[in-house]
Amino acid sequence: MGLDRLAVTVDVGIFSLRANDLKVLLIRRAAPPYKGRWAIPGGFVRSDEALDEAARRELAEETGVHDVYLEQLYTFGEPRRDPRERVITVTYFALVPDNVILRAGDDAAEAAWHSMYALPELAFDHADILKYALQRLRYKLEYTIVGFELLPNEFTLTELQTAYEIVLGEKLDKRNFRRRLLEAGIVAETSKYRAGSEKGQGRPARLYRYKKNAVAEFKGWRLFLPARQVIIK
Amino acid sequence: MGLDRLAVTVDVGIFSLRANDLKVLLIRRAAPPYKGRWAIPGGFVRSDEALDEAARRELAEETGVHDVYLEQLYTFGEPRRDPRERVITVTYFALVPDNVILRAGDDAAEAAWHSMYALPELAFDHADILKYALQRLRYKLEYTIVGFELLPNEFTLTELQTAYEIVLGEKLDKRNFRRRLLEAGIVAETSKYRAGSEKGQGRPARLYRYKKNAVAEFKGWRLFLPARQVIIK
DNA sequence: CCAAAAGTGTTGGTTTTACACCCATGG
DNA sequence: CCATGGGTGTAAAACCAACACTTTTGG
Repeated sequence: MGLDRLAVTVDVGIFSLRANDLKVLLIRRAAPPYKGRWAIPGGFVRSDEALDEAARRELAEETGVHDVYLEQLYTFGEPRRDPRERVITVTYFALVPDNVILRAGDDAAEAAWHSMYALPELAFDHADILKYALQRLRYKLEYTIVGFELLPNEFTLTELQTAYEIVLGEKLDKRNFRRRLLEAGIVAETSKYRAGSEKGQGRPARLYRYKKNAVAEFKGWRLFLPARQVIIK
Repeated sequence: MGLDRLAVTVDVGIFSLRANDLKVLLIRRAAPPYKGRWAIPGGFVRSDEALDEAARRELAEETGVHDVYLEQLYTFGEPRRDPRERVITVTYFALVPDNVILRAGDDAAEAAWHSMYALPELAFDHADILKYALQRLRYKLEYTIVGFELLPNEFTLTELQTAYEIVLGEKLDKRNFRRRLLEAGIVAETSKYRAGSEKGQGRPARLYRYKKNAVAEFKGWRLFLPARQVIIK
């Protein structure tokens, strides 16, 4: 049957909130093509491995983490996207909290967090992939609870709001944000507080965690965002 | 480089509104595995062919049409989804108007429109693929104008509303539907009318066409649907 | 003149937005 | 006691959902 077998890879955009910025994990390519350029982690899909497994493997190789949010994005397969040969790539995006640290590169590759808002020139079509990933992430933030995946188990509401603002690239109203969040019933307060939130004093903030397996009933789609223009077609 | 090359296919869910029902195009398999079962059209991706091109080729082979709505859905790659060998499939969905007729099967395969709401047992994981496609189609209907892709160039507002109702599986309010559609500015009236809409008499309905390249400014996401429950996580 | 389908506005309820001050703590 | 960030309510506007009758045509 299979006349033409093709090389199939997975590439993973790994996002994290660090230093009040949305970061993405990049690896500097040690070999041609695009030697020296930055790229997102990826590798070949093994013949006995599910696509998600391959993506998790790539993720674990770079970060050591296993149980994080991972979602398939899109499959790119332009015949010339890799100058060497035809390669089809199934792309994913992952969200990791900021306490995850990078593993020393197995293959001696340099890996680093880069601001999503100031990317260097990337190898292959990886800039397109990340652009698409950011769009999807923003979109999901509006009507799902993926936002929690970027934070540790317990967080203050201000931290959560800041996370949203960094990813969405816009300011949100504190009172409206909190009201909707609480009305949606997807966070539970703990009895703990965190003092002096970062660099100094101030009233300690209550810590919350999100209710796993919570079923929230929303009245509409837009959870946290004001209305916006939608370009049709 | 490429240690493991894999077989890569595209499979296309082709939807059409016919006989007041949402139909999907199925082909009866002439060879094992799943010989005699119905399946959606698909085939191997050629080594010099973009994924979209492969999907369009499959679509054209069955229907003869070229310029229709086509969108990538998801990539399925469980190692055992095809009992013969590892096959990764990039899936698409397409929308064709009801004036498209099936081409006589080149490879003598039987092809027919089936109700999406009364599917036979399907080969491989094609039932999952179609379920996913329907979900995506419904979702897109709510906040984009894909609905027009199911209708000919000129249509009455009742026809458009009926199309929405069939795909969404629920009744919509005539006055609200029309108001929103007109306020969104995405259809233009023509000076033509269509008499006796189907089976008899009645006041002739004005024909509309949709404004290609229209940019519509929506106030929110939900274009035509009432609020609904969203299950989180 | 009857049957069939097209076409058309209003109201009440809900949701969304905008907006400013007091509170608790550490230094 | 002051600087810092946490926490809280309300009112106006926009939006959405529900609902019934008149118009035009063909037979």
